[in-house]
Amino acid sequence: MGNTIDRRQPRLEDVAARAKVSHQTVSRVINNHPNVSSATREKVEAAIAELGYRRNTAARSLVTRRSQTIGVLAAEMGQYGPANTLLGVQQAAREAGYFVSIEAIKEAGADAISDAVRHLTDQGADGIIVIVPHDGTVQALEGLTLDVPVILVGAAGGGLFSGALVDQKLGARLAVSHLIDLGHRRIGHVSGPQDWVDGRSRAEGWGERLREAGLADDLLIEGDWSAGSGYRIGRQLAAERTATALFVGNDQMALGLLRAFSEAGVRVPDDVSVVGFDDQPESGYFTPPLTTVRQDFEELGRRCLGVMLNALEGGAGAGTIMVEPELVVRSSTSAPA
Amino acid sequence: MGNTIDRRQPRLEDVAARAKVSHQTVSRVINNHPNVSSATREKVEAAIAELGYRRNTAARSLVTRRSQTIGVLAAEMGQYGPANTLLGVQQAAREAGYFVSIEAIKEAGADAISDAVRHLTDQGADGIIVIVPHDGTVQALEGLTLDVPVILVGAAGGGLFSGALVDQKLGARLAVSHLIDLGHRRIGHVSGPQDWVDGRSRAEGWGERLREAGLADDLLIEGDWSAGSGYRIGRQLAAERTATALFVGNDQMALGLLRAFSEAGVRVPDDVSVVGFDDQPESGYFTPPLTTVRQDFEELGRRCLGVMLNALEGGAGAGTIMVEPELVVRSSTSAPA
DNA sequence: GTGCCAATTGTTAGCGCTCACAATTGAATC
DNA sequence: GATTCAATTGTGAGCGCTAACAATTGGCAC
Repeated sequence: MGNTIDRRQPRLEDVAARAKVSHQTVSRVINNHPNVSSATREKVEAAIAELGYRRNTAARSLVTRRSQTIGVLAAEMGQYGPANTLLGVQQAAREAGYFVSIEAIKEAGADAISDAVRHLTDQGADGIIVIVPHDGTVQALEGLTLDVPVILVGAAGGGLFSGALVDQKLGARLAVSHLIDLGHRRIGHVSGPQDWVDGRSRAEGWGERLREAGLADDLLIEGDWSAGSGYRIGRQLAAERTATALFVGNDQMALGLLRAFSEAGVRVPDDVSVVGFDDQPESGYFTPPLTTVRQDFEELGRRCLGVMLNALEGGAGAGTIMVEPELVVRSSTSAPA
Repeated sequence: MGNTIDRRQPRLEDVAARAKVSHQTVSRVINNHPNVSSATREKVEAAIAELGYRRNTAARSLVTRRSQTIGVLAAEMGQYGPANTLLGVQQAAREAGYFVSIEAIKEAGADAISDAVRHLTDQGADGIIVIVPHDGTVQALEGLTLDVPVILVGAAGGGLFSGALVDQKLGARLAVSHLIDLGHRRIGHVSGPQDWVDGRSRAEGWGERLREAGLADDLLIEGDWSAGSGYRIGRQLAAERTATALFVGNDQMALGLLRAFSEAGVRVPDDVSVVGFDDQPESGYFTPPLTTVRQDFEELGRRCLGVMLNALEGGAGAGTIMVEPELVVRSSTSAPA
């Protein structure tokens, strides 16, 4: 009865009045403080429900100096990997009661990174997750003196930042081992850009494993992650025919390679075996279905948020967590002819 | 000089003291109010720079009741389309001085939607962009009585909400017209799920264009957007061989189809022509390179944010904007044998 | 009943900002 | 020089919440 209509959102005070307690008691109920009698708690909860009360985040943030927001900074956010990492982060964040705010950058330069980070801190982000797997990210971040935890995804934090990453070297070794087991002796690598952390780690893993097996590690061609670059390199490789097997830095380049080989009449896997990296949902339907190394990006994102929560609430340790990749064998690899 | 060190973040007051003006004047400078003399403005800006002052968003939000945050709710956020739409939204948002907060849902049920929307409004989002292209999204939203603008991406808002979408029907007609022009008379459609708005619109566009040309529209098979479903349908189609051309609901299903055809010895485009939809970056490297309909998701996202700003600042009109798709002809289509 | 302590509840202040309004300044007009 | 008015600057209050502290309550021992 009365003027129920015209007021906007109910506040703590309104709930308190309705439940005949003080606003502070209502606050305690909302925040699950101990030392509230169950009778009072019920009264308050009833009032909250009746009024449809929702806490005002801005007011809370103002006094607690916590926004319950995690900022995610990503380059290449439209790509499969980052997009799914973000997804994992978001899911885990939501479960933990955090919001996720995003910031995409086009070029991974130091300026772009510091601008984006500043934008995120302006919003009051309690922590920042950086998905910018380039060299230089760490340096760009170092010069920034942030007072919130920063977690690097897919890049080693150099001891300064926490990190979460898929073990790229292991993935590369898995791929190369598979090829060696099949009997290949001449195994090339179409790598990602060498100024990307992942590109370099995969190349390193490839080289290491090869040398362990006493094989030559001299056949490396650098691509740019795109299917187009894979295609161009594939044409070149089809003409040269030096390797019997190729470990390709990601599935997209592998697709381009497959296309070039198909055009050139090079049969996969009969003439050349190909292993990719990532295991995108489509990779099982390439022609032929691609043997590849699976990265679980969602899991990476979730674990990453775990590290963040730890830094935020547990307090202490930085440290880096690793997610293990997994070899998925399909039809693009076989024993050499 | 003296205790410069121990204080945390400088506030308006600190800047005011330093510039020897009132806090309100500083506020005016920050917010670009007119009626500040340029001398004062310079003094204040100098003080801001010296102190490294940054405005506290929470405090501002508390009093303005604006968070400068746009919430984006997306299903399938890890997919190419949504991820890139999100990217476009974020870029445009940033230019306009807004933050973007995300919320991903796994299942597009009414409960999941309303939970996610509530989470976003709890954060104080000034507006919400919904990228959930299922039937039922509009109804789920209708029952919610929100006091912020809502914009639906890829779904007609039914007059209640603003929308931003790619003209799916036009895209389908483009694809089918291309096939008809090539001389095909028996044109099938491998559609997306019919409870997805896009899936249905594409199927409708396909049917309409076919009937206009006096051709049969009875060859429709429903997939689920995945490459796997395209593969399964492709096997079936390869056995039946009823159509000389296929319009496929998206590029991923087309990939599966291509794979199935390749296995079954059906040549594309010699035996069957295939047109996809989306134009993902890889589609030009399928075997054969895929003729498809390009959707510019980033542009969609940007335009969508434009509509949002309009609703937020201009005030008035809802209305729906359309982005035009574009046919990209590659090698998976040719005249029938 | 009185005193004491713990459990529960209430009171006050203030987070950092913007709004509405009040006060001041300075130039232009008579 | 007094008056008027616009331009510029300052003052006070309060957004909705939580932290710190103060006050109240009830149970128990004596």
